[in-house]
Amino acid sequence: MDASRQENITRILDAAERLFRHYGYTKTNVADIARDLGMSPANIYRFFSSKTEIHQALCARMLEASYQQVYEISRLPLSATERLRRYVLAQHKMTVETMLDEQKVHEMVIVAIEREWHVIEKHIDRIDQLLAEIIRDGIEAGEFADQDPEIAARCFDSSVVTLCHPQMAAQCLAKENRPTPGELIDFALRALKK
Amino acid sequence: MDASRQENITRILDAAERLFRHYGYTKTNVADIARDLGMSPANIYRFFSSKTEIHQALCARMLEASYQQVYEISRLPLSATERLRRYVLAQHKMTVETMLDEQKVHEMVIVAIEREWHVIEKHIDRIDQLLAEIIRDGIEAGEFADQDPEIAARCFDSSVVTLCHPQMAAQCLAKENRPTPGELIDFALRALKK
DNA sequence: TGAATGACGTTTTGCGAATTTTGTCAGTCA
DNA sequence: TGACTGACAAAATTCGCAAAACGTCATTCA
Repeated sequence: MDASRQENITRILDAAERLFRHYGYTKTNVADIARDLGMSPANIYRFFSSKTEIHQALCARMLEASYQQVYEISRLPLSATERLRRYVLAQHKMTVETMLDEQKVHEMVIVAIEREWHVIEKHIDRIDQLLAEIIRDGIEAGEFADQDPEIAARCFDSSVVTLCHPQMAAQCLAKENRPTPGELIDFALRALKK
Repeated sequence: MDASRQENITRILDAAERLFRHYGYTKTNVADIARDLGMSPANIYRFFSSKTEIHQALCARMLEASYQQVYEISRLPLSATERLRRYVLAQHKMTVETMLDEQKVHEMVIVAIEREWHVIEKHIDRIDQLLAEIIRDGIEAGEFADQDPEIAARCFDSSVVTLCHPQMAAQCLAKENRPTPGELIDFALRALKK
């Protein structure tokens, strides 16, 4: 049956997420996850072909939540400028809070960045699509100069990478000689304007 | 005597640079450097208090060369826009070529980023000062909007970080969904314009 | 007298053995 | 018959110790 299969997958991911958050990604092995669910390690492999695949699925699930957040911001009844500003601030807050405060989550992210390029790339693509739509709105509303929304979205994203990329954010957080989030966002927004 | 002391320091750095480039930073020990110069390991410590200090000094020397390159660009008889464009392209080229092609240099850079924050921060400050001057020129010439040149320089730098930061450049190089250097530079320059 | 060194204590690294973990598969049980 | 497991091979990780590298200092030598 397919629904019960999905059920199992969700249960495994829930258990994995809880254990990874509590003990860390490397300290948790699939035997731990199996024990937590009262099943044998071998059984886990009927649903995920490797521990890495569990990590990837979990990663995708978390990124999906992040995407939802951005999606909601993108639909707010606000100017394109304001929506972009809120997007970056939300991402920055998310990055700083969950990546740096929670040591265990940070480990998962680092491993993810090192290894699971595909899930992350797909996420970036989807986010950039949303950004492109907002920018398209802005162009139509006369807020922004006429330009290719896809390229503009990529450039905008790259410009604020120091605020949203976990590694960069970690490196820049304590530095004196860096622009404030507000300054950098205003700068990037100015590039879009007429 | 102070001149001969300087002489020794330079010789040690020259030897260290050659050996680091050839064998890698971690594979080279201070005994290797000493042997190469026909002196005892202990003697090295009259000039540098640790292997790390040698690495830092070497780092500073290389960054100084990079600074010189930027300095020359900043004095070229070109528009501010064009000088900034050349600055980023030069940095990008440098980063890609020396950091990624030469594996051994890459190792030194990674160790440097992980440990020797101070030298690197100082370098960024100096570069940003040059950029601020160029931007000041641009404002006076009417190319750029009126703005704080210091802040603008920091923002500009942050915006193109994916092109100049060794780790970021390495991560973004192969990606499809990233702006091209040209696109990103134009984007950042647009933020400065009137 | 001060540049230079050999000898030496301390810390770090490298490496093979032992243990843990991953992932497979034949076989059990409902 | 197919969800599930225990037993097991292969791969990865940890551990303990020997070797190497770091950094100090009393001593030598010019």
